[in-house]
This record gives sequence, C-alpha cells and structure tokens, in this order.
Amino acid sequence: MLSKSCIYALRSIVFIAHHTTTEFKIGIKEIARELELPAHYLGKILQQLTKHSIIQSVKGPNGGFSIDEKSQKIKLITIIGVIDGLDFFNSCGFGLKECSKEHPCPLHDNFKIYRDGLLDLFSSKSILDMVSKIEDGNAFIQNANLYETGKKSIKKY
Amino acid sequence: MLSKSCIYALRSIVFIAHHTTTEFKIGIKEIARELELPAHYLGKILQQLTKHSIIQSVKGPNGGFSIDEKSQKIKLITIIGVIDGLDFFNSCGFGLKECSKEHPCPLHDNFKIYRDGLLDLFSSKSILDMVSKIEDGNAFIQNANLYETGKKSIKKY
DNA sequence: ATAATAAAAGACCTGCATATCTTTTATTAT
DNA sequence: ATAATAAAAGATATGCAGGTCTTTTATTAT
Ligand code: FES
Ligand code: FES
Repeated sequence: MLSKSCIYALRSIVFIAHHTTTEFKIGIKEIARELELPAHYLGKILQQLTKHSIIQSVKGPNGGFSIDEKSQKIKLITIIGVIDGLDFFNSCGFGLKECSKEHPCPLHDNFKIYRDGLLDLFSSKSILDMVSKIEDGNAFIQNANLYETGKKSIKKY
Repeated sequence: MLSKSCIYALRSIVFIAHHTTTEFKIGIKEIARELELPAHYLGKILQQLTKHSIIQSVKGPNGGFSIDEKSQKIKLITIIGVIDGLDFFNSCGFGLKECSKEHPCPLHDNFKIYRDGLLDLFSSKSILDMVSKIEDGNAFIQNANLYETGKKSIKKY
C-alpha cells in the first residue's frame, strides 16, 4: 500500500524530528543505522524531501538533516503524495480501470470504506502526532531488539 | 495490498463461476479477452488454482476451465493465501520487522483496524457471494466500456 | 491413426522499485 | 589556503513482479 520508499521517508522524518533541533543535525549514516535502512538509498529519499522543503539539510562538518517547527505539523498524506503519489486513494482494489459507484466491483463498498478510512487517517495525523507518541513511550519507530528480554521471539544462536 | 496476480485470480474465478457449468467450459483466451488480462500470464495463475483444486481444467477440444459447486463456496482469503500468502495480514504497515502490541509503531492501532477489517472481509466473502452480486446487476467484474454512453469519461478520438 | 484443440510447462524478456558505488559540491574547522 | 566532513548527484547493479513466446502433453473429433 505504502511503498518501502514512503515508509522509509515517514520513519526517517519522525526520527529526525525526534532527535534534532535547528542546532543539532543528524547524518544519514546514523539514521540508516538506527532504523536499519540502506544508507545510500535513504539518501535519495531524503533528497526528495529536502527539495520539497519537508526537511532541511546542511552539507559539511556538523551538517546533516533537521526539521523545523512548521514542517513538523505537516500531515502524513503530504509526504505520501510526494513519494508515492495519491492514485491509490481513488483506484479500484479489484483492478478495474476506474473505481466508481456507477460501475462498482463486487467489493467496492467494502474497499471504499477502508481506503477512505486510511485517507482520513493520513490526512489527519501529522509528524508531530507521531513524535509525541514516541516521546510518551506509546510507540516506536525503531525495531524491537529481538535479543533483549526474549519475550515472544525465538532466539537463534 | 493484493498483487495483480491475485486480483487476476479473483476476477477470473468469478468470471468462470458466472459463465460455466460442468458441461460448458471456458478457455483462457476468452477469459483474457473479456477481462482485458494478458492471456499467457493468466494461464500460469489459473494453473496454480487448478493445482490447488480451486478450479478444474480440461485440455483439448471443448476443454477449458470450470468451477464446481463446492469450490464456489470457497472464501476469498483462501485464494489470496494460495497466490499471495497471508503475511500481509499480520505485518506492520510502517515497516517494523514485526507488528506487536508490545512494541507498536505510531499507527499500529489504526493500521490494525483496517488490516483486521480486510481480513474479516476476505474471510467471510465467497466466490458465490461475488457472483450473486454480478448476476443481480449490483456489481461488475469487467471494465466499464468508456465509449459507451459517455457519462463521466472523457472521450478521445 | 491423424489432425486439431487447448491447457501445462518451460524458457526467456521487461520494467521498475530497491539498492549500491563513485564522484561532485557545499560547508566548516584548522 | 587546506583538509576533513557530509550531503547531492550520477551512474550502475539487483531482484522480482509482471509479461511474452515456444514447446510439450492431454483430449477430442474425424
Ligand atoms: S470499483 Fe472496485 S473499489 Fe471501487
Ligand atoms: S506495529 Fe505497525 S502495524 Fe502493528
């Protein structure tokens, strides 16, 4: 539904928002390490976001990425639009050339509910909303450490 | 969410169910033509379904595909499982390695609702349910003819 | 038996998302 | 000025879903 690129973008932005101020930037290497993403590939994605002024970047020593107050209020749908485009949100889940009430596929009503629900979700949630959840300890943007306390994961040696 | 292969499978099965009896089979060519799908590619998909006994096939003259009464009661989720697998229905929409209540991503609760909703949908609807809708004229499995009455589509000449 | 038909099977091709590697450019510290 | 740093940019590679083409096998009608 969301492409990997898009998910990488969202997670990175949240990570940047969580870890930087206008003073202290964070580099691609560290973002990639912490989120376990391919660094160079991530670079391209962050480039796009920078071009669209969704994040800010500075080259050179002590350079890196940051995100300003204003951009933290950006809704997820904006980022999805930039990276993936928004076609998904009005296309037929059954593969018909177009989704319409007049010529619906057998699951149109059901699909539409979920599609619209997701659209609402992405349209209402901002970067900041996600950061807050993280800072409150109610959500995570990094993978769980599977070797930590070994709750549910099978340890392999 | 559903792969093209999977959508092709679902649409074809419904089409077969709608157009055949055990006596009269339908060939790949015709299915492909009517649904506007690549014939050879569709062949592979129908092969898989045949192997899994979801549809029946007969080679040679007057051969083709058909689907028996029993298989029409199969739920969509079964077909999705065969073609795409069911990983989607318990994976994290945000790209975390695993989806869990204990280590949730910022959109876990929201994603889970939609994911579970779709799972319920696919688990409850059968081929027959879809065929009924088609036969009642309440849904379509073929694309609308864009040059028909020219309601909403822009005609190009 | 023979020819025709249609699915099955296998080999191959294509395009695109994803990923890596290298070179360039901007910035900063010395 | 020089060297070090880090993003930007560009070129190239990889993997896989999707798609095509060819050959084989099973079935049927003659
Ligand atoms: S027609 Fe299929 S989702 Fe609307
Ligand atoms: S953890 Fe992301 S959807 Fe459950």
